[in-house]
Amino acid sequence: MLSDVMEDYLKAIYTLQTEDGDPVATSAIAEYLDVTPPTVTSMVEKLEDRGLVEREKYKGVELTAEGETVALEVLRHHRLLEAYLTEHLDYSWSEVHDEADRLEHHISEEFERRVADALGDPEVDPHGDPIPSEDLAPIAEDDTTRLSDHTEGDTVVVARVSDRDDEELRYLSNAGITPGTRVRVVGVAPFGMVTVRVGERETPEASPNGESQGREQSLPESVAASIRVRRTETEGATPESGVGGA
Amino acid sequence: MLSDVMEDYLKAIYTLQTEDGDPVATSAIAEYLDVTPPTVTSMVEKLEDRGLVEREKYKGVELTAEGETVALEVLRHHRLLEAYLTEHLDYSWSEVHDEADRLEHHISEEFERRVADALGDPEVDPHGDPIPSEDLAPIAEDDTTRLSDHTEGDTVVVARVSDRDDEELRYLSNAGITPGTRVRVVGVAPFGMVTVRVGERETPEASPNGESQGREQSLPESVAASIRVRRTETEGATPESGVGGA
DNA sequence: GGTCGCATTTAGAGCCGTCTAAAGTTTAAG
DNA sequence: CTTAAACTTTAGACGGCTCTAAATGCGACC
Repeated sequence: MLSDVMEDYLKAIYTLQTEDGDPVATSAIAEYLDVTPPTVTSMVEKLEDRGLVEREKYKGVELTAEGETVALEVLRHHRLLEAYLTEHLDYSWSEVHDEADRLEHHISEEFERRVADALGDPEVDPHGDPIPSEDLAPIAEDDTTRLSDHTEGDTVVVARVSDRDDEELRYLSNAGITPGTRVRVVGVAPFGMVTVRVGERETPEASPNGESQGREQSLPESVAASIRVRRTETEGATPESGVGGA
Repeated sequence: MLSDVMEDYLKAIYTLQTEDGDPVATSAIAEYLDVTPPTVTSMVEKLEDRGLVEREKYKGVELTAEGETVALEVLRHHRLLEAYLTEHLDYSWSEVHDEADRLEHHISEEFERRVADALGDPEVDPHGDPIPSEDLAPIAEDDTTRLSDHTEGDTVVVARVSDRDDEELRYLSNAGITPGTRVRVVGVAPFGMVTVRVGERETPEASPNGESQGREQSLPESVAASIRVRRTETEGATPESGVGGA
């Protein structure tokens, strides 16, 4: 009964909200979905009428529990599709997002279940993003930090990369930086440019990144900020606190 | 650039047109798509503006070459999806149609190609319907006849069944009547009710219909008319001529 | 060959999602 | 504390797809 478009708004609000906990601004949604702010205002009113969001005029919008469930359902579809396309239809890591973005609104519960079965109920998609469980329970807070918040000497394992930018994904893929890759920060230049030495993957499995092994890679701040990492068990690698931000 | 809805109209016109060669009536499209006739008139005007159909007021509508290509593209998507869902996602024969009807409008060329690859470029879908080739060349006339046009004693092989009615499909599936099944007409009752003896499948492969083997099945006229059959090489089984019809 | 019934089209309306232009609110800067 | 800048909402419009009600055309039957 919800339109594709409504689902997109809920997904956008979910994504923007979980990034920083605050109510989501009209303009942020507009930018994320590439529409004008008045369009967002009118859509958000409809979502409010349906009890999917709560809103305070001029302040921002938040999902209700029901709205969040819808967002999680769509997200589950999206990420299962990404995983399926990668594993069973030979899509590469970076091609998968747009296809999933279209299909996520049109698959049945049946399809969702069969895809999940075929994959063995995975917990993360190929970009390392967690796949909401079948019961659509809220996703637990994650324990990752931004690569850009680390300093020289830290050794970390890549946990997640953003799935929204094809070009960035191709670049990282080329550089051998994928979820599971161990990297060591060898330098932080002004403006947040981070240089890392690419190590071997923790779980070597499918795609070995042989030729990138040991190479040094410099990453612009924006890219380093969208890479979420987890510290290795062997070394302390806690980032300085309070460096987060937009 | 075409909307889902436009694609549905083109597909409907294609289907209705190839059933009897004549221009397609507004009311036929309306019934097929479950909308009102005025809706069809206005949509058909838009399709005409785009050069996808030709139309004579109060007479009917036909696809242009371009319109037919679009219809074939959508049909290719639909039938590849039906085949894929059946072969790789464990869907049953009768569940597949609705899922394909939704997804057909939203898959990329990429997806189409990868699915076709995974299937090995099949020529027919699970219902026996021909899958348009990648170049979308018009589909050759088929050499099948309606089961309902045959008479007592004819032995034929099921070539295609309609994919539009779940219930009918489940019924036939239960009766062991699927594409490839050999049947012998043992009686034709008044009002076209046909009774057949179900034989073994020509290509035994995947789903054997063991328990239905040799059973007799009576099929109402409407069902027998939607089953397309091909005569066996061993016996003459040409239907009476000129019995075709809506 | 007229007339009646059915098919089709025209007319007018509504909802959805979007836009631009204008008006209103909030907030930060002076 | 005033005011300007930035953000948000209101107002009004449009194209897409659908509907109902009314007008029109076609064809068949007497």
